[in-house]
Amino acid sequence: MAGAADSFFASVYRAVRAIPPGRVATYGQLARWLGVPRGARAVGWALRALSPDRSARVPWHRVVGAGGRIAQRAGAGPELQRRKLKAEGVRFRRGRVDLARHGVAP
DNA sequence: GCCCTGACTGCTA
DNA sequence: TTAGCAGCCAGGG
Repeated sequence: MAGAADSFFASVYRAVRAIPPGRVATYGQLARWLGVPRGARAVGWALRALSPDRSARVPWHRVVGAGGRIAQRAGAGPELQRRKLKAEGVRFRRGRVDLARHGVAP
């Protein structure tokens, strides 16, 4: 995907945009796509640095923590993300996303 | 070039 | 199930 020419951030945004509607991916999964299986934090850092204008363009709500849990991010509450996912048809199990059903890589 | 922070992850109690 | 600890990666001051 995005070569080293682009910043790590660009790679993250690109990976997030590659997530098809109605599906979700975990930070670790995205990190792995970028070639950094242990760069989950780096992915979170990239999304945190995501500008408001960019957030409207990147489906950040499709990015969840391990096990499909909603990460405790700053700003918008977990309800917003959960609400957006529900709008796409994503089902929740005890407050967690069913990765076995909506996961990008089951 | 060094130190700190952070939307994470996995294991153990 | 929830809570706490340690480790890895990247960016900013």
